[in-house]
Amino acid sequence: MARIQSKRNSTKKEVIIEKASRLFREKGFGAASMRDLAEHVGVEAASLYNHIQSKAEILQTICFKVANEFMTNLEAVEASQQPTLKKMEAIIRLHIRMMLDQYEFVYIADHEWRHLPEPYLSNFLNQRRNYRKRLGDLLEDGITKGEVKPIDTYTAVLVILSAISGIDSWQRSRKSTTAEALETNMVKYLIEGLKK
Amino acid sequence: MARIQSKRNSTKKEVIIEKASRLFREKGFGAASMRDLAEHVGVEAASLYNHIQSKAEILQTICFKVANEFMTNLEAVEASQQPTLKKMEAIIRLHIRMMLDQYEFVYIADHEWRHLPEPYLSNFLNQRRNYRKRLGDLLEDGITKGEVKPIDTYTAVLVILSAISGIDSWQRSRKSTTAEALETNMVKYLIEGLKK
DNA sequence: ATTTCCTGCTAACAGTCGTTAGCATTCTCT
DNA sequence: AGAGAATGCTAACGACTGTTAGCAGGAAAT
Repeated sequence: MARIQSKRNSTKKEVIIEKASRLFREKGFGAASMRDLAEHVGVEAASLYNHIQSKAEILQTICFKVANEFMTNLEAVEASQQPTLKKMEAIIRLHIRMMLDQYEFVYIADHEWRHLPEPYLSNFLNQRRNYRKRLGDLLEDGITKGEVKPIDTYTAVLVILSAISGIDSWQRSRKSTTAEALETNMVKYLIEGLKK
Repeated sequence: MARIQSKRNSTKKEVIIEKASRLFREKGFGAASMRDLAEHVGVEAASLYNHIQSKAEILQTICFKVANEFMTNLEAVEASQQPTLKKMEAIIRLHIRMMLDQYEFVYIADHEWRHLPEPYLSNFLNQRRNYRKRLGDLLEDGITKGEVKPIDTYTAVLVILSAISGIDSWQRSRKSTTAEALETNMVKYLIEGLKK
C-alpha cells in the first residue's frame, strides 16, 4: 500500500502538517476537511489518524512552532549587545524572512489561531501578548536611552507587526517587486519612523 | 409569532446581516452556521431564508458594502484639491475610523473574502487591486510633485493598509490606549515615513 | 370581514464533518 | 523465516451542514 514519507528528511507527521498548512491557509481551518487533506497527502482520511491525534492537533503544532520560533529569536536579540534600533531591525528582518519562506506556517499562526481549542487558545494568546509587551519594553528602553524617537510604543509595535503580516497579500500576487526589494523597502519605512 | 425587526431604522435583512457580521468575525465564515446565526437573531434557521437568499449572499453584501464605501471615499479624495500628504492623511484617517466603528464589517471584508463564491471573488479582488493601485498612483504623483519622500510606493501602500488592519488586535483587547490616541499615534507614524 | 401577503414554524433532504473499529498489508528486526 | 510493529484500507457512527417544502398565523389592504 502506497506509504507516505516521500522525502527522507521528514517524518510522515511532518508531511501531513506541511500539506495541512497549505490547505488551512487556502481554505481556512474550518473549511478544510480531513478528506481534503488526505487526498493531498495521497491517502485515505482514516489513515491520517495513525500519525496525528486530531485535526486540532495539527493547528496546535503549527501555531506553537511559530510562536516558539519568534520567542526564541526575541530572547536572543534581547540578550545581545547592540543599539536598540539594530535590535529592532533584526527582529523586523526575522519577521519578514519568516513571512517569506515559512509563509504558510506564519500565516496560520497569524490568522487561524482562533480555532485553537482551550486551553491552547488562552496559552497562545498569552504568549502573543507577552511577546508584544516585550517588544514594547525594548522600544521603551531605547527611548529612555535616547536612541529612539519618543513615540507611543504600543502603536509602534502594532504598526510594525501588522505591516509585516501584510506581506501575505504580496505573497498571493507575485508581482514586479522582488522579495529582497520588499524586505529592504519595508525595513526602511518601519525603521525610519523610529529614528530621532 | 415573534417577528424580527426590533429597531425601527433597519429592515430585517439588515438585522440579520449585522448579527451575521459579528458571528462571522468570531467564528469565521466557514465555522459559523445558519442555526447559530438564527439563534442570535431569535428565530429558526429556515426563517432566515424569507429575508436572504443564501449564506454566501450575506458575505457578498458585507464585502461589497465595505469595498464601495472605501472606493467612494477614495474618489472624493482624488477629486479634492489639497497636497498629497493631506490626501493620504484623509484616507488613512477614514480607514482607521472605519476600523473603529464599523469593525465587524471591515474585518470580514479584510479576512473572510476568500469564501466569496465566483464570480464575486474575482470581482472583489479586482476592486481591491484597483484600489491599491490608485493609492500607489496618488503617492507616485506626490513624489513627482516633490511633496512626498521618494519611496517605493507599493511597499508604502502595503505597510499603511496592513498597519491599519492590525487595529483588529487592539479592538479585541481594549486596553489603556484610547481610540483617539491610537488614531493620532498611528497617523503620526505612518505619515512621518512619507514626509521629506 | 375577507383576501392577500409576509413571515414564522416543523420536518426533512442529501451531503459532509471528524473520528473510530476492525481488518489487511507491509516494513523492521531477530 | 517468523514475530511484532507500523501503517494502510473499508465501513460506519452520530452529529451537523445549507437549504427546501409545506403549512399556519398575524398584518395590511380591500
